[in-house]
Parts: sequence; structure tokens; C-alpha cells
Amino acid sequence: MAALAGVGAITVSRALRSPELVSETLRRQIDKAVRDLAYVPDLNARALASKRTDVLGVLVPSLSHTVFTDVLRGVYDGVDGTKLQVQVGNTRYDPHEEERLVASFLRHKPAAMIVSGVDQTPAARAMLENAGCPVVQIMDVTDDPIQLCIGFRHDEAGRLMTEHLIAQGYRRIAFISGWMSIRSTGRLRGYRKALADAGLTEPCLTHSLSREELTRLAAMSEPGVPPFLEFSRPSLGREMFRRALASAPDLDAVFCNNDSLALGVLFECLAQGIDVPRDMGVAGFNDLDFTDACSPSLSSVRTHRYRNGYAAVTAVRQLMDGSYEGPNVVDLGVEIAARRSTQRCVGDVA
Amino acid sequence: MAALAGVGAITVSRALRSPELVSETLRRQIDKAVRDLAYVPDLNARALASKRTDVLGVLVPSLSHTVFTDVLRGVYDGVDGTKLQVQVGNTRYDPHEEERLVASFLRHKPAAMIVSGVDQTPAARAMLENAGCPVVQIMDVTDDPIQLCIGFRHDEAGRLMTEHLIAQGYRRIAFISGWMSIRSTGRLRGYRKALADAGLTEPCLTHSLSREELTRLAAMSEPGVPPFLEFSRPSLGREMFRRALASAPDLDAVFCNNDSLALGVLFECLAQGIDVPRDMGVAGFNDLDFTDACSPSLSSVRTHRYRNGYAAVTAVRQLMDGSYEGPNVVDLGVEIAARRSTQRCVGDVA
DNA sequence: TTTCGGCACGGTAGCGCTACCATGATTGGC
DNA sequence: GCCAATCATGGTAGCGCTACCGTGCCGAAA
Repeated sequence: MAALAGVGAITVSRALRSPELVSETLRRQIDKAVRDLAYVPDLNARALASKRTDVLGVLVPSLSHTVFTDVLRGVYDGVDGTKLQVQVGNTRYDPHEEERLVASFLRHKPAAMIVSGVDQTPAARAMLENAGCPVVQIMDVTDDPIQLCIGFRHDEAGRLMTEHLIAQGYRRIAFISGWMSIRSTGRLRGYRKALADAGLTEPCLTHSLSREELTRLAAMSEPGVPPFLEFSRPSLGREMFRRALASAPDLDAVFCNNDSLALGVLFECLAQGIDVPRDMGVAGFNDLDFTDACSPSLSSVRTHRYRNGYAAVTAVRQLMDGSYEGPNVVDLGVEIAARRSTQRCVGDVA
Repeated sequence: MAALAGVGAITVSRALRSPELVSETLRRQIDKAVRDLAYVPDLNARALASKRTDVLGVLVPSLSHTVFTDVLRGVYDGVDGTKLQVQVGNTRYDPHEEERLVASFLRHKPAAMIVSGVDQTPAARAMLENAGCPVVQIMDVTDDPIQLCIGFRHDEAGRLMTEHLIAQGYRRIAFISGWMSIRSTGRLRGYRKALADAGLTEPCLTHSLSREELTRLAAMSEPGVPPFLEFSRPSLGREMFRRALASAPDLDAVFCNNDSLALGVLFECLAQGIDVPRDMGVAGFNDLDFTDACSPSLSSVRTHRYRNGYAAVTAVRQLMDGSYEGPNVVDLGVEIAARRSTQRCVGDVA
């Protein structure tokens, strides 16, 4: 092919990768030859020869949760206009699958890796440490990142929302979660801390389903639907809220581990004629796109998922060209989106 | 490395790819050496030498819509236990981005490709036709697939739901959509056909926002959030429903282009004190996980997204080993999930 | 015993590209 | 007009793996 353009093979390579190094005349000849032959460089050969690629590997625990697709949107926007190619891996909340994927991704010699959470298996961590490319952990923070972590504190988030509920006058506050990821556990810890600090107790334990119940509920779903999806369905929120009410009839608020569960709780209250927010405060987590459209609008914890993905890519690019100068632990923080569903104090009194 | 195991390099290669061709003794020696040296084969070199990879390229228009993440779940479940590696590309509903991604994916010499929809650009189509690997189009059907298409008819889906509403006694039925993808247009066509067949007219045109309004609404969203997401938010459903009511006060049903919009409509009815389903029928599309938990539960069109992804992978695997024997156009069909939000006839009368 | 097919394994030669160095042409300063 | 510095271009030698063929060995048939 290079011969047909009347130049050496290496000049073609140069013309395609750094056109500014090739004279205008030759460049035009080569461009023409490329078009005539519909020449497409083989990326595998390029990767083999140059020992690097433009692949940005991104590992997320789920593609079904808006949470991580928002992150991916930030990632995609961040690589826009760069040479980087995003390659997504789905760990399905399984540390071993994550480990497998880390190995598999690293075999392709990626330009950089972005992984979710800070709880990789020791083997996965070791591989990432020796990967020889920038590695950024997202959606959580730790004092001991592989290289750089950008995220927020889940325990802090849980504490803040619980304190908000307490400030609104709620006292019997339940924490509802269908399935506990490592991050949910952090939120639960924050919730408990806030309760303890205020001298309150946990009215009931509905954050953890028994193994049998999990299995039973999983069986209800369409075959092949992984449990973690099923376990944040609104219908599960309704079910768990009914159980919480049964075991603690004096309940006056529920803090849901995610907005989907909260949506279910909202509908259950509607169906039972329970007044939200007067008789029951309802709070979600993540501030998904439907929270403001609910009636009453749903309070939630706003996490900066899009920004997290975007910031991770920005950091990756700076790490690649050596210009990164920020700290190696970045806490993006969270915000309480206080809406009608937890607004008991103000407004009602006035 | 091969030397350290006391064997030839080629034997190592064989031992790793087809262990049955190597004697037990050597295989054990090699296994040990592999572990000792933490040897990891370079996939780029393998791809270069063997001119093939185990990458299954999957192109979807969005990672933010549950619709496509459900498909991806099916895909991931389908490749489970095989050598295939999923690689996801996000076209962001942009045909040119899709074309770019097709080119980029094909350079990696994938084992097969799965693309969404049947409306690729001529250039993308040509590349896929000459890709030399199985190509499956999903989530829509056409008489003229690239190689094989597995999906469902959107016009048929739109027609069925509209007929359901008519059968329930609704007569002034609006179609609401924030943004029209190529597939939404099909649903609108089916809706109009059903109305025409029943001798009914379209009460108002709320399926198409003006360019200015789209821009204004897009500006409302978080920077970087692509429009197509914003345009299916529940809050947009509330807004568009208000407009529809204003331009057609005698409206008695709305068929929403997706469940998110329908959720907004449901809440707007709740806020305005409009009785669903008696005074207003509300229908969505896709049958997302919250439809059954709404109060009243939301009628929708169930599309087989998970199954579509799974079936595509199954077909890909059969195409790869030459055992595929099905037709080259597969219509998975849709089902009407008739729930309370459109249940005007039965029950109320009895 | 010879012959031959089948088996386990190794040597050689690339796959298509790029890193590295070499070459020749051009420029500018003395 | 000479030399060094700078530029554009080409040649060579791999990157790490696998396809292809070849070697030596075995047991079964002649």
C-alpha cells in the first residue's frame, strides 16, 4: 500500500499519526492513496508495535442503574474530542468478575483505567498498581487509593440526610434497602451515627432481607434479571415499607437507599392514604430525574455522578501527560435536595 | 518465558489455547511456569498473528435509557461462559457517531457486531456488510437487514396500545413525546393508523416540540446532559400534559412515548385531582420496572429488550460456528401490559 | 523386519505496524 | 565555501504471538 503512494511505509505511518512532520506534497499523495485503497490501519498491529493504545477502560458494577450510566455520560463527554476510546466493562457487583475484567482489560494495554469503588480484591489491586498506566477510582473515597480516587463519602451522605430528617422533626426513622452494596453499607453507617448523635434509636431493621427472601424475590423477576436490579424496584419499596410499618407502627419517616424504593414508598402511602410529608417523611438517594416531578416532590441526596465521570477523565488526561497536580484523594461531596416529601416543619406551621 | 518452562514457545501457545493437544506432563510444567512468571498473553499480538479476536462489539444509542441497558444485560448474560468479550459503544443517537464507531470497532477485527436499529448511514452499512464477521441488528425490524435483524415493529406497538385505549372507551387520545427518535416515529405512525381505522382524530399535536423549546429545555438541564435524556424526564411529561390539556380540554387519554413521561402525567393528574383511569387514561411505553408499583398501576407496552439482547448473542454464536438456521428477520413482538391506569370499562361498570 | 499413518512437539516465517537510527538535502553562520 | 545544525524521508529490526510445515517417535499393518 505504501508503495502505491510512492513513499516508504514509515512515511505513511507518520502521515497518519503526526501529519505535521510530513511535507504537504507527500501528505496529499498519501491521503489520496489512503482514500483510493480504503486503507484502514490495523489497530492490533499498532498496539503491538507501539506497546500502547488509546483505549480508556472503565469498569462499573452495573449498567442498569442510572447511577453508573450518569457516570458514563460524564466519561463519554470527557473524552469527546480526544483520541481516547472508551471501553466499558460490567462487573455486575461481583469482585471476582471485576478481577477477571481487570486482567482482561490490562491485556489490551489500555491508556488508562477508571474503576468504580475502592474495594477491589487484592489481586485486582495489585494488577492495577502494576499496570503502568493511570488508574482512577471513582464513586467513593479512601485514604489509600491505588493512585487517585475521586468520589464522595457514602457514610457522610447517609448522615446528612438522616440529620435533615431529624431537623424536620421526624423521630422514628427507618432505613430501607433491598440489597446492600459496599456503598449502601456506608450510608447505613452514617444513618446510624446520626441517630445515635441525636439520642434516637433505629425503629426497625428492614435494610437487610434474609437469604430466603432474596431468593424468593429474585425468582419473581424475569429470568436472567440480576438480583441487584430486582432489589431496587419500586414494588420492593412498597413491600418493605409495609413490613417496616408492621414492625414499627409508630414510624414517621423512611430513608430509602435509593430513589426507586422511595418512589414505591410514595405510592404505597398514596394507596394507604398516609399523608406525606405530614404523617410520613420519605427520602431517597441519588436524586434521579423523577424526584422533582413526584407529587409531593421527593427529597433525595444529590450525588455528582456526571461530574464524577467527567472529572475522572480530566484527571486521567492530565495524568497521562504528566500535568496532574491535584491531590490524590478528591471528595466531590453531596447535597441534600430537600423537597416536599420531607418538609414537615416549614410551611405547615406558617 | 517458554524456555523457562523447558518447552518451545509454540507449545506454550498451544497449551493455553487448546490444552487437549498437549500432553499432560508438559501441560503441567507450562501451567506452573505461567503461574510462576505471572505470564499474561498479549492480546494485541494474538490478534495480529491470528487475524481475529474474541471481541463482540455492541453499539447502542444511549446508556442512559433503561431500554438499552436492559438489552445490554441480555447481551452480557448471553456471552456468559463463552470466550466472547463485550465491548460497548455509545452512539448517542447520532448516525455519524455511529459510523465513526463502526469504523473504529472494525479496526479491532471483532468476532461479531451487534448494532441497534436498522437505520445506519450508507457508509456504516457498507462497512458492516464487508466486515467479514457476523452482524446483527436489534430493537427494530426491516425487510432488508445487513445480515440478520432481531427486534420488533414500533408501528405495530403504537397501533396495539392505541387500539387498547379505544377498546377501553377512550376517544380523545393524545400522543405525547418529548423527542422523536427514528423508533418513536414508528410508534406515532401506528397510533395514527389506529385512530384513523376507528374513525377518530388526533386531539392535539404534542409529540413534537419546536426547535426553540427543545433548546430552552436543554438549557435547563445540567450542563453536559444530552438532550434525549432531558426530553424523557417525568417533569417534561407533566409540562407536556398541561399543554395538551390546554389545547384539547376534552382529552380523555394520553399515550406517552415512554414510561418516564407517563409517570409525570400520572403525578400531574394526582396534583390536579384528575381521576385516573376514570377521567383520564394514561399509557406508557417499554414497561419499565416501576409501572406495576404506581398507584394506579401504569399500563404500558412490554418490549422484550432483555430477550432481544440475549437472542442477538445466541444468533451471533450460531453465525460464528455456522449453525444458524433461523430466518434473517426475527420479530419478537410486543405485549400490551394492561393495568389500572387505562382500565375504564371493566370493573367500573360491574 | 519394513512401511506407514498418527501423534506430540519444535523451527521458521511472518502478521502490520512503529522505534530507532541512518541518510541525503537544505539551511545558516562564520 | 566550509561545517554544523536542522529537516524530511527511508531502511532495518523487531513487538509477541500463531500458521504452517517438518521432525522424530510410537504402534499397527504388511
